[in-house]
Order: sequence, then structure tokens, then C-alpha cells
Amino acid sequence: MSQFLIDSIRKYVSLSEDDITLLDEVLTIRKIKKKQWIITPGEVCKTEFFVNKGCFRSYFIDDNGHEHITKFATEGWWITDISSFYTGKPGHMYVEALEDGEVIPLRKEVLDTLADKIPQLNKYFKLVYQKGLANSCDRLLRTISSSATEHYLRFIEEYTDIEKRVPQYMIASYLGITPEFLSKAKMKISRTAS
Amino acid sequence: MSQFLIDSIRKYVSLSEDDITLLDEVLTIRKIKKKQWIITPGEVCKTEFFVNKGCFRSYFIDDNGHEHITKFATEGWWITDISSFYTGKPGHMYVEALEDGEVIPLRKEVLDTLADKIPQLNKYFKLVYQKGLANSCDRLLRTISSSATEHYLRFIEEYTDIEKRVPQYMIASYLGITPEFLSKAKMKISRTAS
DNA sequence: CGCGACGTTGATTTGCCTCAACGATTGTGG
DNA sequence: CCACAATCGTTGAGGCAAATCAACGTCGCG
Repeated sequence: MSQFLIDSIRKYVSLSEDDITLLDEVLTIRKIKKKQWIITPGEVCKTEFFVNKGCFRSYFIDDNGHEHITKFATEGWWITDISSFYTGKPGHMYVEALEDGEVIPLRKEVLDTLADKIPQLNKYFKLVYQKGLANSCDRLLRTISSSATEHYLRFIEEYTDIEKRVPQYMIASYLGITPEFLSKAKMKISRTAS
Repeated sequence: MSQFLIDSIRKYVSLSEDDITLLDEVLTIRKIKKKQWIITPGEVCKTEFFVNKGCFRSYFIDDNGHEHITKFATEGWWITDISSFYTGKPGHMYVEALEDGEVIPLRKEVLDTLADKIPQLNKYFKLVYQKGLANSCDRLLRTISSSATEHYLRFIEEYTDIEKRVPQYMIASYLGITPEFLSKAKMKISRTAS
């Protein structure tokens, strides 16, 4: 059933056959249509979602009504409103499917009881969060220290797949710049490159 | 010995007396002088540091020679170059003491062998990283969506203690603005407040 | 075919930076 | 205990990166 997720866990920690049976009992795949939300603001977010197929984005809307994309997630990534998930307070984020896709939801309570039986899961999620934190720090570092153009060049280098899957104005939003400015920046880049 | 750290762990997970003995055998307190570095760039960072006393900052120097502070850590926080720690590649960060203080270093290999004996430690660090990630996402969100002035107001609201312990130009650096601009922003705030 | 979603281009504005000079405070050696 | 140098914050003039606003081109799709 959830073979892709199991393989993904096994890249980090070892699982026995019994562990896998336990996991398979609990995990289910949910199909999601393009433009459908799996997380919306205002409620406490109690679920982690594993992306089994498709491409998702998390974003929020600020006081001026502007959208800001904070993350893209494709096959093999976990996505949630981590801030709400951690604090237990109502969240501010939307998570939306950019294509028809599939997720494997994992509720907090389920994860907790599961982790009592399979301690390796704690190690796995420790590593998942560690990786997420490392990524987030790197991104903050780039946002603060480099110009929009440099930031964009780094992005397409690192996330070639995503750059091809999502419209340009969403990349602009992720980078924290306007679509108009990104367009102009790309023009300059292609001019200086030739 | 490392009572403060043990208490800090116990806030999240339960530990037996044996666990504590095991921990106490391994943990040592290291005194650090003001302005001393505990992490410097160029080397692979293999240690997490628990702040037992004092105040630390992590920062890096960009291609133009400008310093950027990425984090402050006071009593009870963990600090490291998480990116280097996770990837195993040489790091870019400095971590420096802002006052005379004490840290408890925890090397990666030590943590790994320790976690085999005390599985609860994986759960503890899972939560530490989860919290770190939630903070990092919140910060990114603010950096992207609000003006420097708003960002500053949020900062002093949330980190009252730090605001009093570190010079203003370091707060400016943390916020990603120049000391001059922060000074002007504060002037405007105090004018409009009265 | 016509409409909506997306990208481009140009004119204007603005938030923040840079550079430079000037107080205020602290601490340290003579 | 004073003098002098650091260290830190403030203030002002001028500049630039990126935002805003507005108009237009183009493609894919119902």
C-alpha cells in the first residue's frame, strides 16, 4: 500500500516486518484534486502529510491581502503547518495541491501511539525535522544576504524539478519578490549570459 | 552536574535514574569567555551545544564582508551550525559568546550511541528540532511579509530578555537591516506612540 | 472564438542602504 | 583620577533595489 513511504523511512532507519505491518494497518492514501486544500487557516493543525504523488505548496495571506508561498513539497516530502502543529494553536497557513495527487495523512495522536511501539520512528522524525531545520536556516541565510537575482539563480539550481512544475509567479512569491521583478531579473540574466 | 540540562530534557520526556547516571557520565560543562568562538566556519560541525549559562549568537559573513546574525541563544537553548551538522559538509557559521558563559557540548557520535541506550533521547531531540523548525518558519514568514519596523516590534515583544542583553546593532543584524535604519525606525515609533 | 491565466514591459514611487560626521558612554592605562 | 580611545547610537544627504500601478501580448482551454 504505502510502499513509497515505507521505503522513504527505511532510507534513514531500519524497520522489522512487524513494524511494517503495524504501519500498513494505520496508513491510508488519500487522493487530492488540483486546487484542493488539505490545510486551511484558523484551525489547529494536527496532521503531517506525506506527499505520495503530486506537488503541493504552503502559503499564507498577510494583513495586506498578499499571498506568500513558504514551501513547495513534491514526492517524498512531508508537509504541514509546523507552527500550529507544534504549538497546538490555530494556524495561519494554507496547503494546496498544485496538481492532482496523493497524500498519506499521519495524525499526531496516531504518530505518538505508533512511536511507542516503533521507537525508530522517533529517530526518523528527528532526522526529518533536522533536515527541515537545516533547509530553513539555509534559506533564511540566502534571503537575508543575497540579492533577488542571486537568490533566484540558487533556487533554479537546487530545485530544477519544481521550477518546471510551477508557474513563475509562484516562484516569485516563494523568493519574496514580485512576479514583475522576477521577469525583469530573468531578462537581465539572459542578456548578460549571451 | 548538568542538572539544568537534565531538567530541561525531563520537561519533554521521562528519564529513569539509570538514564540520568548514563547522561551524567558523558556530559561535561565547558566555560566560555566573552567573545570566544565555540564554532568557526570551514570545519565540519559535529557538536550540539546546550547553553547552560550566558548568551550566544550565531552569524556568518557574506561575500561582501557583511556580518549577518542568524540566531541568539540563552540559557536552555541548543545551538550549533545545523546545516553543517546535518549535511556533514564544512560550515559557514560562527558561534560566539556575548558574555562569559557555560555550554554543555554533545558530539554527534556520543549522541548516537547514547540514543541507542536511551530511546527517549530521540523523542526529545525530535521535539527540539520540531520547535526549532516552527520558530524558523515563523521568522521566515515575518521576514518576507512585514516591514522592518513591524518585524522589530514583533521581536522586542517576543524576545524581551534578549533585547536587553545585546547591543542594538546586533538586533539590527538579526532583523536583516542596518543599525542606522533601526535607529531611525525606533525614533518614528516613539514619535507616533506619544 | 473568446475568455482567463500568465508573463512582459515601462513609468513612477518608496523602503532601506551607504557613506560620513557627530554625540554619549564606557573602560582602561598612565 | 583624569585623558583618551573604543564602542555604540544618532542624524542627515544622496542613491539604488525592488515595489506598485497600469497596459499590453500570448497562449491554452472551455
